[in-house]
Amino acid sequence: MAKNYWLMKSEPDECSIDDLLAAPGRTVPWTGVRNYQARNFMRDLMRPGDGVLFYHSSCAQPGIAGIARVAGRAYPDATQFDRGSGYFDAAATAEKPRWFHVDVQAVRKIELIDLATLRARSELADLAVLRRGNRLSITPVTAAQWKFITTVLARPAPATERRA
DNA sequence: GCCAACGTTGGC
DNA sequence: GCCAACGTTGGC
Repeated sequence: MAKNYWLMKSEPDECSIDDLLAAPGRTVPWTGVRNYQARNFMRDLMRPGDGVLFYHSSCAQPGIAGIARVAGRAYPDATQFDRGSGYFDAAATAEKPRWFHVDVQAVRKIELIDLATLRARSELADLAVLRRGNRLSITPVTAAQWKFITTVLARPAPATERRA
C-alpha cells in the first residue's frame, strides 16, 4: 500500500518539535484527540511509516516545524479511561473504546515554515490547514503537497535554537 | 480579545 | 431527524 501523508497540529506549549525530539525514542503517543474525523484518520488510515508534517498551532509563530512519521498502528487511548484526566470519557469502556491514537516519531526539525510562506505558494492552494476556519487537528496531505513542502520549502533547522 | 467556522448537544 | 444554542479552535 502506498504511503499516506498527514499534517498534525500540536501546541508547542504542550509538545513542540523540540519536545518530540527529546522524547524517548523521539516518539510520543498522540493522546487526547476527541474528534471523530481525526480519530478515524488515525485508526483507519494511518500506517507505520506514513509521513507527518509536525505543525505548531495556537502559538506566536504557527507553521510547520518539523518532519515526523507514524510509528505504529492505532491503539486505544488510555486517557479515555482515566477519571483524573481531562480527556476522560464516561461512555468509553475497555471492551468498546471510543478513542484511538497512533505514536508519532520525530524525523527532523526544520526551519519553521510559517503560514505566509505556505499561503504564498500556489502548489499549496488546497492544503487543508490553510482553509478558512479549519479546526481539524489532523488533516491529509497529498503526495504532491508532501513532496513540495519537504523538498522545496523545508530547510534544516539551525543547530542552535534562538529564543524569541 | 475578537470573530469566523464548525462540531456537538439537546429540546422538540 | 431538525436545528438553534453553545463550546472550541485558532489565526490575527
